[in-house]
Amino acid sequence: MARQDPADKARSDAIRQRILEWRDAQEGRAASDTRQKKFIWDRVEGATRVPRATLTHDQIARAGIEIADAAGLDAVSMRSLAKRLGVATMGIYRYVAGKEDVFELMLDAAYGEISLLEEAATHWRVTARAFADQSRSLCLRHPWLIEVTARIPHAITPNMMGIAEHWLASIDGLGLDVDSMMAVFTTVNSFVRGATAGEVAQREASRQEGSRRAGLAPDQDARIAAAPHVLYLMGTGRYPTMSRYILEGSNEDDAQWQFEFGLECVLDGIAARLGI
Amino acid sequence: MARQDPADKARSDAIRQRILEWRDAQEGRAASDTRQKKFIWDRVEGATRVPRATLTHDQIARAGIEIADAAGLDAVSMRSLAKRLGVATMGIYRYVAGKEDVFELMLDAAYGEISLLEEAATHWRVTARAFADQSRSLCLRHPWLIEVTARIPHAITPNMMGIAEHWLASIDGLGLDVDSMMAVFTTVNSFVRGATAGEVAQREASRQEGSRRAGLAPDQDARIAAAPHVLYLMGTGRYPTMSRYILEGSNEDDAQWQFEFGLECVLDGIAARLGI
DNA sequence: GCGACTCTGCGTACGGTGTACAAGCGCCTA
DNA sequence: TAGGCGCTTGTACACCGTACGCAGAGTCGC
Repeated sequence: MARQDPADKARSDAIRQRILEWRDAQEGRAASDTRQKKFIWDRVEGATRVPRATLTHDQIARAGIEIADAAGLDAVSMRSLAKRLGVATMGIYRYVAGKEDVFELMLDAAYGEISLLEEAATHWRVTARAFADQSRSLCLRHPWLIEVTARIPHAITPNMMGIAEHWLASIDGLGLDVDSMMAVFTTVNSFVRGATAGEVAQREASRQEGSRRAGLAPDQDARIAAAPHVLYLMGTGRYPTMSRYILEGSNEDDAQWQFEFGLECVLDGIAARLGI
Repeated sequence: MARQDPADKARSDAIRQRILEWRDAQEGRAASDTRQKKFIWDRVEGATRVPRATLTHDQIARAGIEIADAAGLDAVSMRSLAKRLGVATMGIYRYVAGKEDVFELMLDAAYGEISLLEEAATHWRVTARAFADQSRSLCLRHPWLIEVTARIPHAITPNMMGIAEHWLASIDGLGLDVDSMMAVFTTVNSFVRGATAGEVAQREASRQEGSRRAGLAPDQDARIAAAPHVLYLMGTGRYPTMSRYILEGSNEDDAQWQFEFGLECVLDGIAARLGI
């Protein structure tokens, strides 16, 4: 995306050539495999004529996202999906090989909401922070993203790959070897993923208890109210430090503050260790 | 656990008292709620007579873990669980309120495998690293942990709480306020969780492709072989930096190295920012 | 023009899931 | 020994993912 000089392009082409060769070799070897299952992304871009396309992959993804946003990931069934799309249940299987493909389409469409900063000149920390913030707000907007990522093993879609590529390109040219570059990306990504997963879990838990808590006096300790399911454990008196935090903590918006604190720590550590 | 002087104990008791009051108030208010579902841990410790206990919560947890280890989390059904325990399907419901409780029991039992360093005098980084390493190896030993954590919202069990308490206690006395202490814990925990999730996902993906890859020449590029599902995307030539990493990277054991690199960065950043 | 043939869309069916419900068995107490 | 009660169990229901076979439309060869 960024640099485009001929030398880089030549090397890029060479890399692509090697990968294509490797893929062909693998596919030739896998020809004996009876299933020969094509990847969903091959099918999406294949554009196999589609003489009377009553459905598009984007429609499927969007419908799935709407259902999941409204009623949770478990509510996304092939039947509910088909009903929302106005199609017969099995009609969806013309476009996807199974439910996993639906999840993958949803994942990709969701990550498509992230907008990449196009300026290649910005400092890597800016790109990193932008990525982290967008990633977090995306997962808070679509809480099911965490679960779907854990559910399907090869959760790598074109849009996610594009984000990773953009990210990597933004720390390219700082004099790091590719392993270090990837380590930087993985480190930040891991933190963001874990932090967001924790935050989503906490939100879901308190949301689930919300109905029970309805009409509670608003001056109640928000910190306790946010975690009612740990009350029993706290009542045992075995976790004094934890209890102290719950009762004595003062931050209003824990999650946001903790996220930013952690992110800065991570970026500080990376910058110091690699001298960038 | 560590400090036991009377002043702390008094304060701890006061905190406990406040929490108990809060809980009672909440339960009184929730009495109108029809369900009045008790938490599983209340039931575990309640020891409600159990006149002829043919089953224990530990047995249920253990059976679930064995099934999940052998055949994945999806293979853990109430029927398969009951078959392995030699009980009727519905017999399990005498001990748990639903499948979520089973997952929670499994989670707690798994985290029970983590052994806490009892010396309170060790440096907090030692405790942090021990926690991180044990947490990671635990999740690699039981890959379903990631998914089960994402699946149930209130994934907080006594053993997990005990680990957190131990962790927090290890950074107590360094002059940090409770909010900072919790932020430190959350930051490290988030990184570990995210990194482990990514590693598990990668392993699962390559394991799934394993059968197809059987009999492959061992000198093939291990980095490509480990991620065959991204080959199509790489072949598009849209991800030059990513491709470069795949083909030019040199680290033998990426995951381990990346984990340690990231962890050190995180700990460095925390230490620098808080001056500990 | 027209039959044959391929491909799309759809309804049904099967084996699985979690769990509500009521009946039966066995132990404990009186 | 009889009564009662609680644990255990089998059945049943609604739902899930998806394999399979059938109806219809569009396209090509003769």
